[in-house]
Amino acid sequence: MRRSQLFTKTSKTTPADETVRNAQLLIQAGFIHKEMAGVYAYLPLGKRVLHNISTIVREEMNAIGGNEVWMTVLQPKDIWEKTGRWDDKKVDNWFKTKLANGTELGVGLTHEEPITDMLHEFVSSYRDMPVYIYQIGTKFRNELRAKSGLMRGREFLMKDLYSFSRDQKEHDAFYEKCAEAYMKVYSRLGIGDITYRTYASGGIFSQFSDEFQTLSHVGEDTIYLDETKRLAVNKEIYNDEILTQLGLKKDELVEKRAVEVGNIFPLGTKYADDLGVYYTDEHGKQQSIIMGCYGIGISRLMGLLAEHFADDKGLVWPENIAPAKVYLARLGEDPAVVKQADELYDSLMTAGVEVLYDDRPAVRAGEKFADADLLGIPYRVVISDKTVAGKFYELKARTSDTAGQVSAEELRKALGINS
RNA sequence: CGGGGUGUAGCGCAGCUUGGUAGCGCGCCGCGUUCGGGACGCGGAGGUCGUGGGUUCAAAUCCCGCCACCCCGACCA
Repeated sequence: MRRSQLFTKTSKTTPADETVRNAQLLIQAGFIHKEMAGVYAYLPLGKRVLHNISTIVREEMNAIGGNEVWMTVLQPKDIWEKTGRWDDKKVDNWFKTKLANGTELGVGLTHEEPITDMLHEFVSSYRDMPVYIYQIGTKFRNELRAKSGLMRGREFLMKDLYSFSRDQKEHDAFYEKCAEAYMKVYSRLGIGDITYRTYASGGIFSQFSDEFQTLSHVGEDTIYLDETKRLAVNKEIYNDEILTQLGLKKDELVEKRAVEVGNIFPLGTKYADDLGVYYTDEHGKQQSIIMGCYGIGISRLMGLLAEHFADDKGLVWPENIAPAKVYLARLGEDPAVVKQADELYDSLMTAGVEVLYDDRPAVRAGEKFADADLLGIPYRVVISDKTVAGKFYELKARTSDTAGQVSAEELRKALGINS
């Protein structure tokens, strides 16, 4: 993308109404726009980051047999009444609305009910199972207090997968498989080493659920961590009895702040039973369906990653989630410089390397360099009269303080282009 | 929802205590000089001072209500 065609701008100052680093940086760099508290729009560069995170999550969900769907935001009341979750006393963060004729509707905060209910249409035999359905979509939750930028919003992007298994064994196997897939996701996002599977409260369906907690000073959760076992316990269930049950020793645990970047729950047979969805087994007998649900907050991850991958100059995206791989800074309007920069832009884009091409005239070098740093693009390539005259390219990694002179071939190699 | 704080030009802020014709920096527009780490000079545009009411000859400034935003807490299938 050419910078001259990008409508967003960077700012020299951080917004006054954000105190958390992730929101400050993402707004300053023009990745997101704050619509209201806890509600953010994603601008071109931010949307790319969100897309790149989604792609990684999607690939891992597909790898374990997930079927991607796109469910609706508007929800009929009746299915939620069947499971007892329409009641505001039971679920207090609903957004609800009404049709013109007065019919009440819910605005989707999660999708167990609609996805399960939909299976009336498709599941009746053991041959139809197991079923793994997921979506990546917007969730709405009327949080009492939005905070920490993208970390706790009222409207946010989430991946939610639901499993429908024939028996406990099948469920347990998938549950573990999904937990492993989650760790793969976090590893690919570059936070695998600071993300821990964490025992947390299981609600009414099981004693525990499993959270995935990433260590961060902006975390809302406190966890107790066993570094060697790479396991943790959420403070909400932390007591002697639980520790004994889990085989964890108090003196081997350290207290840490962490961000919940995923949460998986066994749901038992409740939802399918309440909604009357069953299957017939090999012997012709009607059986209950065992469910699990598996969530990853995509937009929250973006906030966490922005918080984590940053320095005093701005964002420092890992290559696989950066909005572009190369920031091509063209210095000057000399025809030879323009020609070479245009050609490099075309050839890199053709080779599948995403380039943010700073072709803006009348913008000085310092500003372009500062922007390249603020936006956190992994590589910066400079084309100027100097590089044209010297027949080299200037290459600098975002994580490095010094730029090097490289040949065309070395440049392609450094950017991972096989030629 | 309880406690605390903040709303003044696109952004960041001063002015408010002690009422008297709204200012600074950045950004933006024009001209010129610059041109490898956010340049400089000259000229210019841009504001119902969050909002509604009240007090007053006069309100950004004082009083009351409301709205929004931030932080702490509570809450977070």
